[in-house]
Amino acid sequence: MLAQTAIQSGSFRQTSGRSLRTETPVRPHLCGSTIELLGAPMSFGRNAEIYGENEPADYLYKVVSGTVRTYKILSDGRRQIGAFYLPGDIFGLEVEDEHAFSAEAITDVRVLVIKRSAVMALAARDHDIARQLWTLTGRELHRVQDHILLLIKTAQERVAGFLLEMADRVSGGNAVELPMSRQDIADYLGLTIETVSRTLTQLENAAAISVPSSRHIVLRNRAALTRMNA
Amino acid sequence: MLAQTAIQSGSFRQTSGRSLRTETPVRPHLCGSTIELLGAPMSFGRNAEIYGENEPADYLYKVVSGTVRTYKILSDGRRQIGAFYLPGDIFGLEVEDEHAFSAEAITDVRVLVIKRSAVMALAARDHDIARQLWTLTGRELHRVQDHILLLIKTAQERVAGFLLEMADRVSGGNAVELPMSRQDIADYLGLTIETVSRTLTQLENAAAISVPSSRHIVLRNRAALTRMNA
DNA sequence: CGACCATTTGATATGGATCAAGCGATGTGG
DNA sequence: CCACATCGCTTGATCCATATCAAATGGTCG
Repeated sequence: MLAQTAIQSGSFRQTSGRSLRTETPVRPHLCGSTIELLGAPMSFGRNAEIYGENEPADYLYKVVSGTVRTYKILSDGRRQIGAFYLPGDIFGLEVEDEHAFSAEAITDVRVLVIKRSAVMALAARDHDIARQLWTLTGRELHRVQDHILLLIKTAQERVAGFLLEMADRVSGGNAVELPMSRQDIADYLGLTIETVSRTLTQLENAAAISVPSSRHIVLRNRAALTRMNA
Repeated sequence: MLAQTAIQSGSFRQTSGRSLRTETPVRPHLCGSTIELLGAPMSFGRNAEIYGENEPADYLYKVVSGTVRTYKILSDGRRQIGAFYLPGDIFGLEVEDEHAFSAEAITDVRVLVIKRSAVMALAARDHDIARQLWTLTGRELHRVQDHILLLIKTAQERVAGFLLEMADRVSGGNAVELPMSRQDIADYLGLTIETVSRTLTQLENAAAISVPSSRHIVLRNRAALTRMNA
């Protein structure tokens, strides 16, 4: 049998009070700018569910602050995390009418909630919007394809790859502030917490990283990490 | 270290003579009908490369007969098969400008080759076409997401899941004619040939399937297979 | 301070990989 | 038509990476 995931039974308080204060305009990514205008700001507390698997996908979301995880639970309790979404990322966009994964706030999270029907209406008239939707789905596809490649690698390769990915995305140079727990990382990488922890220790001993505190990791030797990323 | 994939060194003759004979009209799936009109029939011999990873994605393809695999090779030679494409399936459709995977004919294959620029031009004027492209990408995304779930399961679950999937797709009732080798299956499931072979034997001993010949498998107990699919 | 998590570390078990034969099929040349 | 290579697959023996089980450590909050 494989990893039995302990679903954290944290506080599931949902501070869903739709705050009315104006959001600071987020840099107009390739995605967005127009789409964002449709968004209503909303907040979720740590571990709050944003939507569940198989629920109607009436909304999509853009992360303003905080981190979101999407995941599926297998019948026997194993959890697979599909992705982590950081500020600027869009999630919950579906082509079909239901969400394929569940989504939860990892930290306190602020998002823009965007009505799908509104976007679709826009897309029906504006080709550029339609193109953006397709591009977003395509980008997601690429991400998932890369994730598959991760899952056939050794533990060391997975962890090294994960750190490099996170370093690129949070762009704090070589210092990475991890918003997610070891359990989250493990469920993303298809490993156990123990293996993730041990692998980090190995990488530290190999002088590839340092771990001043468990959520704070410094890449000391990117070349080495890249090399073992295979 | 993980599985070292022996890339079969088969005959790579490429019977790419663009046959001019009219194709029998394929049932107008959700995808296609209009798109297909743009297609030029083309054939590839067993193991012929259809396109390579990172090549410009100037064409997409619809399988008329035979089976296609897409794959990536990791630096150390490990191969991951991304998907198998059967008659009726469309592959090689990219949102970006390059192919993310390589594609090869598993058997002798006939495809319709469709110029991407032509489809894009159509899509620019016809919303329905644009919608179809998006839908195709979305469907592919779902497929890859399911593939991820496969990869975190036990060998038995992976093989059972694979058999059920194939049975659904080739729709020969409970009799499945596998077009691909054990190595292909292994590289799709993230296992070794030996493990795939042993697992099939187990399933046979458990009376879940029978294997009259190595490429021909009969599902004897779908319920059992579904149950162990987790 | 003490309870509670999250994380690390240690000891052991095990599923699947690896290494190595054996076994049919299929095909080829004598 | 048969001996014999070749290829794809199966089976067996052993090994090892990662899971599992268990305990210690450390940070956080009341």
